[in-house]
Formats: sequence, structure tokens, C-alpha cells
Amino acid sequence: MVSASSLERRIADSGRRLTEPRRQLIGAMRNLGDHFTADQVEQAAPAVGRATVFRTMRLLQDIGVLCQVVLDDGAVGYRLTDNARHHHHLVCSQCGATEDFANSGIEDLLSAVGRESGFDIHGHRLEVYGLCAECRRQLNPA
Amino acid sequence: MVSASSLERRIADSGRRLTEPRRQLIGAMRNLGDHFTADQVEQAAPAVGRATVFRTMRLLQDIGVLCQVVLDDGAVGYRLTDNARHHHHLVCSQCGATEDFANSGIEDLLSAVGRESGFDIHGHRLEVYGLCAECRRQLNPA
DNA sequence: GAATAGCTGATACTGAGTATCACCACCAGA
DNA sequence: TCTGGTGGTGATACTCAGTATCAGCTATTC
Repeated sequence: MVSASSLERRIADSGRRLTEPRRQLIGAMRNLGDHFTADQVEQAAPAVGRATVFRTMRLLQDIGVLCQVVLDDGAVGYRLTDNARHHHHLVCSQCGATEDFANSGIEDLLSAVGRESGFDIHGHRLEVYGLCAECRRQLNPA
Repeated sequence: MVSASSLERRIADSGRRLTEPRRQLIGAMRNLGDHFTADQVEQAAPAVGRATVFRTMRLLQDIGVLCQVVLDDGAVGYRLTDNARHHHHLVCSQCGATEDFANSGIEDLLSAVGRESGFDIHGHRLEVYGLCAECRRQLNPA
């Protein structure tokens, strides 16, 4: 879990102001754990206006500490990350637990895809769905 | 482009009725080209009720002839496909043109990711963004 | 202390998708 | 031929995610 102070520092470092609503939203997201929806954030910080919730989430995405996760069913979730570099998500379709992972093999594969297709590839989005170890244990106790 | 008759046959083969609204929606989607939004389909088939548009799009997804494409900016588009098997999308972030591609290397990579993470992986979603050959030519005429 | 840029909350909006419900259309079986 | 069931339809109202607008607030800077 990313610390609140490192998130706050990242906001300040990017030249934005560290205001009370932003502090509250960071606290709310951290309380919500490793995955949450925009709606949950809104409800977890009732003193903050709706527009500010979305503005702040956009800001956090821009500075690379919040990332969108496309779930199994197409719904969108969010996740705080301290990994500002490109990465992918492993999402448990049972409990929603989300982990980051990086894999350079995928970049290599995609450059081959680019050569074959004539596309000049500059980005991608990879979400991997499965059952996390915890959910497997619960479904299938040894 | 998938033929209308093959789409209609797929609906009939799946045990559903081939009704006039469904025929109209198939025509509308084919007219819209290789990528479109739900909204565009709705407007292209004004005689068909909104609920039926979404029901039919869901039905087409269920029988594997329509697939969701998550765009660069997180918006959702759709694409008719004759490739009912698992595949990925190459999306031009300039014009939206979308191509299918399959790559077994990715499956191999992901099984390794599963072993390392303890996840039991059963699916994934990969969208690749770039500039298609046509848009590259227009931006950068030799 | 004034100017200003950044930030805020309220509100109304769009776009995507779902839920509900009464009604229609087709088919099977009596 | 009537009847009932299932599948499909359109209208409508809803939720959820996100954007646009705008007046007012606030921290900073000069």
C-alpha cells in the first residue's frame, strides 16, 4: 500500500496544491484497500463534492499514482500504485483483488505484432483475470 | 467485413429468432464500418427501441460475433468479428480503425505469470494502441 | 492589500447500460 | 381453432461513470 505522505508529496512535486479535499480523498482511497470504484470513493469522502472526486482521480492518474483497471465484466475500477512505469494488472474475478505485474516479454511480442500489421504501436492495455490464491483456497480447501 | 447473412445464420443457429429489429441492427452495424459505439448504432437504427439495441448487442456478444474494444481513453467501442475465438485488438488512436490479431505467445507468457503469482488465470484482455498505416501516411507523407 | 491562478462545490448534463412492464408474435398442443 | 407459454419488443425510468459550467473561495505572489 502506497503511503499517504508519498502520495501527497507526489501531488506537491507536480506543482499542484495539496488541499484538504485532496487529502481526504487520498485517505478515503487508502482506506478502501487495493481496488475500488469511483462511487466508493465518493461515498467514503462525503464532504468532498462529486466534481472534485473525479477531478482528483484524474489528477492522480495524470501523475501516475492511480490507475484504471478494466474488470472482467467491462466495469472500471481503480487502484493506487507506486509503480508509475508501465505495468499490467492481475485481477481476481472472485474478490476483485488486484496486483500489478510487469513483463518485458509482452513488449517484445508487441513490437513483432507492429511490424506485421503496419501499425506504429505506442501503447497497450493488458488485464489478466483469474482466481487469486486466497479465493482458490476458499473454493477448494485441501 | 462479416456478411449480414452469416450474422443472421449465427443468430438462427443459436436458437434465437431472427426478427426485423435484429435484422435492422445488423444492417446498421455493418453500415457503420469496422468500429462503432452503442450510441451510433442507436442512431443508425432509429426505428428500433433503445432497450432492444442493447439487448441485441449483448446477444451478438454472447454468440461471439460482436466484441467490445476498450479504446485508448477508456471509452468502449464495438466491432463485428467473424473470429469467435479469443483474439486481441489493434486500435488506431487517430482514426479508431480496429483490427483483430491472435498471438499464442501471449498465452504462453501468461501461464508463466500465473505460476509466479499464484493466480489461476482463466482469461485476459489485451488492446494495443498505435497509428495505422493509413494515418501514418497522412501525418508523415514521404 | 490587490491581482491572479488554482481549486472547490453545486448542478445539470451526456453516454452507457439495466430494470420493469405491458404488449405483441410465434409455436405447440389440446 | 383456441389457448397458453416463451421469446421478443418498445417505452420509460433508472443507475453509474464521467464531463461542463459557473460563481465563489483561497493560497500565493507582487
